[in-house]
Amino acid sequence: MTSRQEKATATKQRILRTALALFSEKGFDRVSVDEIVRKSATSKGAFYGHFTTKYDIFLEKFKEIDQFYRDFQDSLPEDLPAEQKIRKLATVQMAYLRDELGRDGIRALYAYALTPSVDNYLSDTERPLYTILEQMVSEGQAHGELSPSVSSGRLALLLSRSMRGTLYDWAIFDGDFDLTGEIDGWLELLFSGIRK
Amino acid sequence: MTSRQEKATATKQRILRTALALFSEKGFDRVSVDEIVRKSATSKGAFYGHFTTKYDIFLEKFKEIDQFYRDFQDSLPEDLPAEQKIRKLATVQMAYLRDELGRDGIRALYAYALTPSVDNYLSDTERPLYTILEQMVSEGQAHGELSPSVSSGRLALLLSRSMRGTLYDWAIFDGDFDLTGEIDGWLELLFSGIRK
DNA sequence: CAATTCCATAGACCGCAGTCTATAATCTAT
DNA sequence: ATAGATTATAGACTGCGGTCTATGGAATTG
Repeated sequence: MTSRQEKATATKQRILRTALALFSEKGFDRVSVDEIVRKSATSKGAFYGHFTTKYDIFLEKFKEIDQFYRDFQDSLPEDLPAEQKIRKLATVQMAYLRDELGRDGIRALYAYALTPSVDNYLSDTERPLYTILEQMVSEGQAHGELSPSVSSGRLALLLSRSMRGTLYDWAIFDGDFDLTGEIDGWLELLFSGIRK
Repeated sequence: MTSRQEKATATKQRILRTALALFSEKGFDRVSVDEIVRKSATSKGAFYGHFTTKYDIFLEKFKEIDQFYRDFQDSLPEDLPAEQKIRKLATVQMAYLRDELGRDGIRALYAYALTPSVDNYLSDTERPLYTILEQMVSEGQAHGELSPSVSSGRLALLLSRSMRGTLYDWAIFDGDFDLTGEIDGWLELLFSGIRK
């Protein structure tokens, strides 16, 4: 690595760290790029040389979640029924997002995903979340625990949609909203069905 | 009404009509307030005197949907099973939103609802959508068609969350996405449950 | 080592949503 | 009718995310 590259990555790290510190201190949309640039003693040019948007920085953090999913999968007992695996994944995920990103973070992320012509992370079906979910579902189907009426891929997608829906509601509803309780109650219904 | 008030409402109508025309022509976020103001021969002052935000204008249109829900309810045969009423409501709603607001419109609306400290329309549980859904659910429960394990209010909320989740996904996933098909397939699963 | 190319960074600049202030037209009170 | 209060509107202005251009110092080439 040449000295120029070294300086560049140092700059990038300084911006990243400053930005994440400010985000967690004041909340994503109460921090401006100008402030990040000022506090990290860099410039707009440097900022946008290293990151494509302000949200991009935020995604760096969000992507840690992928590692979290993988760790979670490894820690899970093999022989658990699929339903319990899925429900556990969902509640643990919600707790993680609540504590790591917070309502503001989720708001920012979900708003950014709605920006037209941005290939957003949420809809990337290559994410570990999808593959892990799909694996759990197809195991469950193979063992006769889960309905085989829809494909595992589709069911995984619908489960992830449930999570997005719940997180979205958490973001837009003020007041009390117990994220882990909501997703668990929700999955309970989805597993048993609401028809009597 | 004094002549001053008459002029004011005329201005408001001019802005509203101009804005809605531009939105449907170019899409919500390709129209600036400056352009609306220019094309309607008014001013920023007039605009923000009559509307609190650019999205506010958009809500005017969205609120027509309330009337749509009421009309729909009136047109529905009394004796239909609750499940069918709910599924019909969901598919008809999706078709309406798809055709009247479009992906761009939904994107704008859902992004706006995420703005902090805005009491957004989506989370207003007084909306006709909620009351109609709740009515259908409690009818279904009374007739022994639907599970009584959760209250009608809560089940109505969860059904509306399903709709939001589906609409959100429609907004963020590019490419083909059959909104009415998605919601119906989804409700099918929710009614019967995914456990085997 | 000199000449040339390259590229990370600085910061002026743009278009946007939304705010603030001044003003002119209308309304009210006497 | 006139003085004074009110208010709808015009448009300059702010703060924001993001773009564009210029530049100085490091890399490359001979």
